[in-house]
Amino acid sequence: MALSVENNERREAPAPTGRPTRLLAWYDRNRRRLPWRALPGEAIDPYRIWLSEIMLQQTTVKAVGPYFEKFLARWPDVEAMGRASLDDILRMWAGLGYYSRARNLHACAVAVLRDHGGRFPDTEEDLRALPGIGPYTAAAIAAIAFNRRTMPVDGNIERVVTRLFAVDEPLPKAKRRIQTLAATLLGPSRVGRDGKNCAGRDMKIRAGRDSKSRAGDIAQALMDLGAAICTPKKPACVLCPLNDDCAARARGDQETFPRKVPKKAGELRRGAAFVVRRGNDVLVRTRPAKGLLGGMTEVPTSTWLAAQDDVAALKQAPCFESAPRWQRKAGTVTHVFTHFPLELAVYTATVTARTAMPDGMRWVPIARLKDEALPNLMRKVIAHGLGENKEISVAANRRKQQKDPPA
DNA sequence: TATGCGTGGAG
DNA sequence: TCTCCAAGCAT
Repeated sequence: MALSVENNERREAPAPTGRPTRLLAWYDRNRRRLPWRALPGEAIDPYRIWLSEIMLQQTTVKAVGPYFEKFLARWPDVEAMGRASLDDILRMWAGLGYYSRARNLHACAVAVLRDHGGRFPDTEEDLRALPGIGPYTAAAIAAIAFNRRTMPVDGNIERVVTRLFAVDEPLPKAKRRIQTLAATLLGPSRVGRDGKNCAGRDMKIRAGRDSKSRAGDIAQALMDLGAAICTPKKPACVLCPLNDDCAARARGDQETFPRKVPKKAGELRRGAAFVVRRGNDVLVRTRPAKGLLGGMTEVPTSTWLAAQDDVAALKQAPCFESAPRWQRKAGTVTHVFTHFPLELAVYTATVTARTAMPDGMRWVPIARLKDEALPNLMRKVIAHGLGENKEISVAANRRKQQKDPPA
C-alpha cells in the first residue's frame, strides 16, 4: 500500500523538517568535549557510554567528571568491573550519591559478562533488561553507542521540547506526549529493511539501525542545547538554532516550561550520631544493603525522626560494658536529602583500649577512614566529632533545648 | 502513579 | 539563605 516517503514528508511534516538539520549543524560547531564522548570519527566505546550514563543520572556533568576518570582508570572495561567487588565499587562511588546506582552498576557488569559474553547488547529492549538501566538510559545507550534510531528523553530534552511545542500539560503527566514530540526531532525515518514506510505522526518510530541517521548526535545536541542555551532560567534564545519556530518563545513565556506539579517538601528529621574513639580507632558499622545510603559505612546513629529531641536520641547510643561519658559537640550537622532535611547532634566518647565493639560494629583506624565507603553526610559527622570544636555538657544542652524548642 | 533515593552548584 | 534542579531508576 505504502505512500511514498516523499509524499508523506510533505503532507505530514511541513514545518519541522529543518529541525534535525539545524540541530546537527549547531552540534557540529558547538558540541562539548566530554571524557566519555568520542571525537568525530573515533570509535565509540559502549562501556564508556554506559558508565557515563549511569553516573549522569540526576547528577551534573561537573560532578561526574572526576568519578568517571577514576572509574575508567581502575576498571577500563566491563570485564574488569564485573570482576571487581561491590565493596570496591561502593568505596569508589562514595560522595557521588544515589548509591543504588553503584550496586546496579556492579550487577549490570556481572550480567553483561554472564549473559552477553562481555559485550553490551545493542538493542533498547535488551539494554532495558539490565540492572540500573531504565527507559532513558536504554534509549541513550542505544542511540549514542549503537546509532539506533531512538530518542532518549532526559530533563534537558524535556525542557527543550516543552518549550519548542509549548506543552502546557504539567509533568509527569506530559511524559508520553513529550516523548512523542521529541521523537519527531529525529526527522522522518528512512524506509526500513522490510520495505515498509515507517514515517508518520502517529506511528511509533522504529528503533532500528539506520546508518544515515545520527540519532545519537541529535539526542546529544538536544542535551547540549538544554545545558548551554535552553537553560532553566534566562535561556539564551537568540543563540538557539531552533528559535524561529519555538512556540514558547513566540508566546514569550519560555521560562515557565516545563510546567510541573509542585512536590511537597520533606519534614525536618532529627537524630544523634555517636563518634566513639578507642585510641586511634573510630567505631563504625555498615548500613543495610538497601534503602537510604544502602551498603555504605556510617558511625552509629539514633533513628532519624521528625520531632525527636536530644534526650530520646541519646538513649539510643551504642552500649559498652562500662558506660562511657558522652560529650555533646556544640552545634549540629545538617544535611539535605532529596526528600527530607536532617539535623544530627553529634556525641563523642572515648573508651579504653581493647574495649569490645558492640554487635554488628567494627573499629576502623582514623587514618583508614578515607578508604571506607563513607557518604558525605558521615564525612561531615566524623569531621565534626573529631574536630577541635568546643564541647558542651549534655546537661547544659538539655536545658537549652527545653528553653529553646525547635520551631 | 507516587515515592524513596544524595549531593553540590547556580541564581 | 533559599529554591531549584542535574544525561532517572526501582518498587
